[in-house]
This record gives sequence, C-alpha cells and structure tokens, in this order.
Amino acid sequence: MNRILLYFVIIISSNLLGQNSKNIEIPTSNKKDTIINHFAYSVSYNHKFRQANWVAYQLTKKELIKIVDRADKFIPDPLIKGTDNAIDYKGSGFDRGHLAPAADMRFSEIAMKESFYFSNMTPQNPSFNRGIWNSLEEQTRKWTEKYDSLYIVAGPILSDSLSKIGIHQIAVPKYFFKVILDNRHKHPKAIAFLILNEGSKEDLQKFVLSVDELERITGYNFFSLLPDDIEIQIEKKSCYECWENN
DNA sequence: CTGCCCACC
DNA sequence: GGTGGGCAG
Repeated sequence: MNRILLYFVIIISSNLLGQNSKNIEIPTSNKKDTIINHFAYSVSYNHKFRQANWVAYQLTKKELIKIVDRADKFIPDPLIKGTDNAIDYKGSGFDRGHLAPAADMRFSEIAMKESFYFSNMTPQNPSFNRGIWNSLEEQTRKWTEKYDSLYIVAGPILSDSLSKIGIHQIAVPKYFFKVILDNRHKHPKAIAFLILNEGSKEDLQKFVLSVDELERITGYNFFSLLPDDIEIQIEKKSCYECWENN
C-alpha cells in the first residue's frame, strides 16, 4: 500500500458535487485528469491509467424504478478524449466492469447510455465483477430503497506498479473501493469498502473499512462539504451494523 | 425462475 | 441484433 500512498501525495480538491448542492465533495489526484458532470454521474478520468479515478452520483429510491432495459452498448465517452478503449478489453480476459452500475441507471435512457461510456469502465476480474462487486451493488440498491437517497463513490486503486492490458495500456487495478453516504437524517452515516479484484466467497462485512482509512489509501477527501463535526464523526468508523442489510 | 454481470458472434 | 454462461436471490 505504500506505493499507492506515495502516488497520491498530490491532491487537488474540487467542489464538483458541491456545486450541485449535494453536500458531497470529491477530490481528484492530478491536474491533468478530466472531470465531467454527466447527467447521471460525475467522473474524474485518469488519462494515464486510461480509466476513471472515481465516479460519483446520487441514487434515489425513485430512480430505482425500471423504465429502460440494460443497453449493453459500450461506447467512448463523447465528452472525454481518449476513451475509445474497446479494443483493449477484447480478448483480455477482463470484464468491462461498470463503476456506476447499469442497474442503477434504469430510470432513464440517457443515464443508461452514459453508464456504458468507457469512462465508466475498468478492467475487472470476471469473478470479482459478477460476484462480490455485484453483491455490493445489489446491497447498495437495497440500502437506497431503505434510506431513500444515497451518495455513492466508486473507483479503482491506481498505481504505477499495476499490470496493463491492450495497446492503450489500461491499468488493471488490484483493488476497488466504494463509499456510501446516507445524509438523510440528523445523524448521517457512511460506510466504505475496499475489495481485491478477485473472486471472493467472503461476506461483504469483511471488506468494510472506515472512510478515514480509505482516505489515507486513496488520498481523496470525501464529504468535505459536510459540517466538520459531522464529517469527523461519520468517517472515523464504519458501522456495518448501522446499515440494516435487508 | 428472473435479474444482473457479461463475452462472443 | 442474437445467443449463451456464471452467479445470487
């Protein structure tokens, strides 16, 4: 993890989602990275590693209504140059894994289309993508049903030492993270996950860590637009038991 | 069984 | 576009 920590020494913060009054601030790691606010999600694209640093979006219970079917049409991000990454995944043995899940985007044709932009894709071990990562996505949708509205950030852990695939040398992350914030109540709560890019039979609880710990690993500063006392409180410890799992 | 994740043709 | 597979609920 040391190399990962070193890589993210330089941190540039942005008021990305804060501008949308969503009380959530996500930083990026490099001035050269491209930040785009799509209709359904925001993305920080890392050109060096040819994938997103993170994607962030709010998911509401209303958006879980299924208006459209899965599109399955992978296309370059029209707003980000250098995202024509189809050739690199082909035959690589890795899935074109969604960071923002297509199943979270069934409320809108536009959102569904956006979820298949290659800026939202990252090389995932098929067993990881279709297994534990999918489980976390499904759990997140259940939590959205229960808590009405959640803020979600997902991304890879990127570093120079990663192996690469394709002519564009797309980095294959060893880990992926997800952070979820419930900001509905007077006492908001957050939970973070860090999972190896491999199949796993373990319970999701095994991959829980505090937001503070994830911030140390990624170099990102999550939720910095929240009032300081609340931010400190919810980031200090992830309470899996606080999130009812059904 | 369906839904979601896909690859491949 | 279609077909087929793994996996979880």
